[in-house]
Amino acid sequence: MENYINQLNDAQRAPVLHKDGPLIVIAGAGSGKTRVLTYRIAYLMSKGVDSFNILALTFTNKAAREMKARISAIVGSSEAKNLMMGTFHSVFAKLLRYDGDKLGFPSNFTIYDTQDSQRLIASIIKEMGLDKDIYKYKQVQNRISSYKNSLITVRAYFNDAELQEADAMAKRPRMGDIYQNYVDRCFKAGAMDFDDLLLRTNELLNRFPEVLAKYQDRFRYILVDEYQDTNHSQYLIVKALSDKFQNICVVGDDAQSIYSFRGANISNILNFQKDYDNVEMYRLEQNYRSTRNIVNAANSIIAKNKNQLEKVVWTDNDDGNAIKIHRSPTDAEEGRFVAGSIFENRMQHQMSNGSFAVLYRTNSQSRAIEDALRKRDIPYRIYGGLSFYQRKEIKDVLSYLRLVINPKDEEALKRVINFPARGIGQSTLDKLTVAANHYGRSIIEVIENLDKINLKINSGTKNKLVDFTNMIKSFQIMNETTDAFTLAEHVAKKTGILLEFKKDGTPEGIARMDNIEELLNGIKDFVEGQKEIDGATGNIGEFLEDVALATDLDNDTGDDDRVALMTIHLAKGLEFPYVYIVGMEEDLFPSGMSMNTRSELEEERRLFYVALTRAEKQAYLTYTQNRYRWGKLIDAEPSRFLEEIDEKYVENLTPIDKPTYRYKSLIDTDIFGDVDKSKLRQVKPTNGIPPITSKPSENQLRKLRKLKPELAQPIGNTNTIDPNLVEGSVINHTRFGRGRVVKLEGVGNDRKAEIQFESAGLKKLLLRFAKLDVIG
DNA sequence: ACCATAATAGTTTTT
DNA sequence: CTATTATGGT
Repeated sequence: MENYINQLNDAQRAPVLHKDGPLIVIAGAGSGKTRVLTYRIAYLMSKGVDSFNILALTFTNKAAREMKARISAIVGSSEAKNLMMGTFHSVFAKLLRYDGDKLGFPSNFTIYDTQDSQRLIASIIKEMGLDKDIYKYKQVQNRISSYKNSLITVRAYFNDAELQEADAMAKRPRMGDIYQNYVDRCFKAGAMDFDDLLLRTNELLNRFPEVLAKYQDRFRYILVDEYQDTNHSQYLIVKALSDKFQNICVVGDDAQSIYSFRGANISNILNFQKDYDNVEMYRLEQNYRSTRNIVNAANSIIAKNKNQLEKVVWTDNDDGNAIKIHRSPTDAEEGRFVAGSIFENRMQHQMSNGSFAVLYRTNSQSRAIEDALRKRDIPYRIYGGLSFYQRKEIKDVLSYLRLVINPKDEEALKRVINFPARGIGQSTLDKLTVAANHYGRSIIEVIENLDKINLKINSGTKNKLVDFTNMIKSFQIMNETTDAFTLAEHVAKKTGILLEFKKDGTPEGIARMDNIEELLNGIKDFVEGQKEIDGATGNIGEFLEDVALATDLDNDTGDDDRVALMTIHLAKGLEFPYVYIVGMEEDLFPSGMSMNTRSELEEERRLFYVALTRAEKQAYLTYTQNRYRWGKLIDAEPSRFLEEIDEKYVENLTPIDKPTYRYKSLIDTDIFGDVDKSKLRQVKPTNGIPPITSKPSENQLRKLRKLKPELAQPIGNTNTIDPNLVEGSVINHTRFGRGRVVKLEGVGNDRKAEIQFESAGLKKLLLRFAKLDVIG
């Protein structure tokens, strides 16, 4: 152990050797925080702390796996066996399988993914007879997720007049009822969504002091990585569990906080010292990862942010090359440049494919890059986006397996009850759903009691329903004696899914069959792997648990040598010798959705900081003049971030076009220039609920342009309405001169002012066009 | 109940 | 442009 400790620098060693009591480690990018966490855990164990008493919460399961392996190498694998380590979601899912029964959940509860949640919400909205254009299921799901992450239960929602008002103002007065129904339906289905895994853990710890005491006593040492990205719900769990022993160690970097859209609350890390007594703070400021050029360039960017902790990241590494900036005419050529550059660097510097990463802001940007890499025969791997487990055919097979484990799983049932087609249609399903809601039961229970209820379903259909449940039951019986692979293979054949795609015969059908094949192979590997783990059975339930919470990154074996393509968000915590950050354009990065307020823009800037600090040797920034978006070629402007890097560290491969673009102002107004109160409230650190914005969609605008072209001017051509403009304001108009506002009326693009001008008389002006200044 | 074709809405970021 | 949904005919 001493050997390992000696490998650390002074700054790293201090938090590793810190004994009991709370500590916070502010760790700059590339400063070795994973090492600190790893060695701290190993050190604790070498000092006699039982691994059973340690809880480490990491950002990905892969990180947890790797850390655990390194700890095992230091202290021995049997010592490290009982370490509880993983993401918040996977750790607390485990906990809820043990103790969730106290909340009425079976230990075999299903974990609904986002798609499941959205489908359920869509059907609830339909059942309630609400207008789906107003209650958009994705937005509703998003909002419910925000509530849960802020620990606003249904009851709390109905006690909060302000929240209800906000939803009513957004023309969604039934939000609360949808929320209520959604929670009920999940409960009846024995299902939890991602947010429930945290919310229900909180509920469990709050309502059952003996459970809290049990886990407080178990987790005497708690370590949290990426603390800047914890949300309120996670914060409270950590707070509760660490309350007794206060041996809490959090590690993070406020400059890398990039998940506020998911409820992450940066004040968790900023306020840590107030939350616990006698907090020791440590700083890791030496960067070991990147060249001095990259470190300094990154510093020059993040310095533009107002809200941050003081810290100086520095490095002893070589200067390295300048950051290279490249402009292309279109996104296809951007891809070509990246592929060509990777090709050259690979040759010139003898680098492997795995030394390169292409990072982008949105998943849809991957396509152009892929095309270019394929043409050059450069192997690549895309992370994120539509993951393997979300593909239709895979989800279908998994849905059957989910039903085996939990037949009440409504979303799984609805997916496969008529796939492959067996004559059970929408109207039958509707009848079953109505009955299920009426009796407060799951659909499968209704089917099992069909003879006791009078449901106007004809006997032929009834038989088909019974056949279906019998098939599921036969799988359940089989599951008691076989492993996951044997069962899954049987299910894929017996249900006719494989046949369905086989007889399809199209290339698409063949691809789907291959995917199912791949899934089965994956299950086989899983079963083999589980045999080595003590206590694991290789049962399908364990596989499903893994699948529900695994990310693309987690499944990366890294044994084939490929260029990595991923979003910047996914790249957090990773490093590559060569990094290409593509799409450095206004409206894309920073995202057009995130440049309305200062705090949004600052988060985009942190995102850029994260992207740049992934690079060890060389960073490229590329942008285009035109880019395909929705099948249309649109003009693009260079990102403001390009200008923000100190030019000392930059080399322009394609000089020189100074942007003439005037950046959108940062006033907190919505698209129509109205001051959006809910948005202002977001600034308050206690409230993680994002504002409701009702921007017209591209399509609504398209439609509007046809009907009333004068109302659908592009945003850039509209005036921002000065929030100081009220009735009684004195204004100066470019043409009519001084005047006083007599009356304001209309909303949005219709907003008009009646103005009494000193010389020009009374005029009614559309504020969208009026060129005036408020002067008093 | 099912299939084919037409319309239409949608792109931030994720556990 | 593409994925999802609406429609209309069998």
